[in-house]
Amino acid sequence: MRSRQGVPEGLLERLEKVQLVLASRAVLEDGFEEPIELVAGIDVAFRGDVAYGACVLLSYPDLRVLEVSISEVEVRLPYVPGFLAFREVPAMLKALRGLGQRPDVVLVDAQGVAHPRRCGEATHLGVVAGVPTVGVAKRRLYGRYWPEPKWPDTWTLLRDEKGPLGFVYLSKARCRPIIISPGHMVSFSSALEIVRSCIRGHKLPEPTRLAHLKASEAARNVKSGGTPS
DNA sequence: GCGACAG
DNA sequence: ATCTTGTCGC
Repeated sequence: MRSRQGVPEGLLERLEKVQLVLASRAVLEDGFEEPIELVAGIDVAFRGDVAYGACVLLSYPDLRVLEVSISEVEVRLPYVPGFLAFREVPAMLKALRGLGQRPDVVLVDAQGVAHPRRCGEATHLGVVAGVPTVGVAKRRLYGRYWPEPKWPDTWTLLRDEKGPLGFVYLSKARCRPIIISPGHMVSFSSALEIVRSCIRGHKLPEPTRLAHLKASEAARNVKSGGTPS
């Protein structure tokens, strides 16, 4: 029996319960080392059924690349909206463990608490790894907001009937806004300020932007099938 | 039944 | 996410 994209019947219901437990353990107050000196960006790319995680460590606030850690893991579940973490977190944990130093905060290419059960991938990773995280997504998954931020470096609060979820932030002119939300051990205001201070002329903050490039590069340069030049 | 739907 | 070339603009 299959409920969605080859996911065994009943599994999603069990995973929802796991998310509720993780969400209950998430801390939405600043718990990171201050001043912040090390920031990391993390993302995952795919090639068939293999996930390539990339974690880039940078100095803060100057944002110099200090380390790059790449991981390779077999994918277990397909992508199902609302359950992305169960598909990507294994690769992220492995890449994070590959760093020689512990980042003070990690920017994740996904949602933090801006999730139906307040447990987006950034929150999930933060609680499981016990590390401060912030979610930085290119698109909205959950929540409503108004109005649409129109000027660069302006934002609108993202929320639902229960309360605040994050911010819809316009990081660059002529671009779609990005969705910023606390993951774990980071307050709403700090999540916004940390991401704002990591913007360097691009739509995405440097940590996440570089992690995306490194993950894609890793997935593309596989010895058995990488395109030679 | 018709959208919405992180990566 | 991934499949993919060129092209317009700063």
